[in-house]
Amino acid sequence: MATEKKLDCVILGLLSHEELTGYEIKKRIDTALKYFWGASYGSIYPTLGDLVTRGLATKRIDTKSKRKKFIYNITDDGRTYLAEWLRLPAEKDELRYETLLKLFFGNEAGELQAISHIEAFQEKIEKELPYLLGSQQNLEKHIDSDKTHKYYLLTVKFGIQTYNAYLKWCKEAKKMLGKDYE
Amino acid sequence: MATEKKLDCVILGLLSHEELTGYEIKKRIDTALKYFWGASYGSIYPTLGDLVTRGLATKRIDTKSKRKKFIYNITDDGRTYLAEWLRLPAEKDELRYETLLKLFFGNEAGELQAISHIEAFQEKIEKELPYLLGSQQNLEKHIDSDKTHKYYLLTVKFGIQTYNAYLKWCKEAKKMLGKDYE
DNA sequence: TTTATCATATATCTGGCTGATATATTTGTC
DNA sequence: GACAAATATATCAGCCAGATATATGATAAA
Repeated sequence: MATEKKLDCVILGLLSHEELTGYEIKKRIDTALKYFWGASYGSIYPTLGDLVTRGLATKRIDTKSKRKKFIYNITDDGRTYLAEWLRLPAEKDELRYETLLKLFFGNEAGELQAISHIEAFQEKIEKELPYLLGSQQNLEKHIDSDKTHKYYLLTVKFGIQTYNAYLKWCKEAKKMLGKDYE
Repeated sequence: MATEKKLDCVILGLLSHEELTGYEIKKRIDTALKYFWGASYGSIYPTLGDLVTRGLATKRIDTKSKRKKFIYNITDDGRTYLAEWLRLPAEKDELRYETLLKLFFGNEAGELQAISHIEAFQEKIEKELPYLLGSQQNLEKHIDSDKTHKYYLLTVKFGIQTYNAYLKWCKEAKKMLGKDYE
């Protein structure tokens, strides 16, 4: 069997509760899924075409908007395909952290460089964490209005839990590299 | 500029403290880097050829072994290239967790299925954590014998910290999905 | 008002990388 | 002696990111 294509399912998943354009799909992925999945236009548009060809989605031109715009909907076959995938166990759970790679080879570059990589990483996490906390608050407030909120909250809490672990590690790591002060 | 090729640097990093064959490089990646990076033979062998062409590594046939075997070494230019990359800030720090994807769309599939995805994830983490703890012990014991150990330990501690956060989240998540018992 | 900038919107291409597959030899085990 | 597992290299299809191209509507500043 060929490599399973995950983006098919991501798009169908997003289409399963609202019709969307390719552009909107990209935005959803870049906001809601940002912390655990990604996708580029270079894969979204061809995949959308593919889904239509296979009868898992439909494409229609938006007439209300002045702008050239194609709206995609999920079909019944699409829902079946999505449900099948959701039932299957997850295959790919992986991390790809260049920061850790540079740290692993850190002896070649010295302590100061290692510390600066850790600090850049820490800054990025500290900057992103507030958004996750905001999402959490928001979702908890409206948890009863929509059943999907509970599942979104689950993934947000994953992000918060891991980000806090990252920050804890940053402190520990800097200490190990001799940066005890501050 | 084209997409920067990270595997170049991973291989050079590994070659920077010992000569290796392609097969051994794959093993190093699958053990030491496993928790934050990956690579397949399908990219390792072509990349090795590339590194030789560009003068960043050398290739020689192993005469001692009975088996057909090519040993690779880093060159001075290779060390310069590696040092340059290590100096640059990390670009790609990302997570790709299919488990979270399936959870995000969990409303389509129901609570029981969501719980079973979480439990499968938890099992995998619980199975892997002891190896990380073992590595930590080992590295801490011999921390003074080799300068590189400190940097390896840093990445192992990252794994331990995040894995513990994952387990904490698993419990929280199952509770949220109504699995209070046990 | 006009000009610049940003957000919206679709599409394609290069090249990197995974996972699968193929092939062959050596070592260890029953 | 037979079989399985580990060693070892190599290639290919297909998925995907990042870059690039193109064009229009909305908004704000000059």
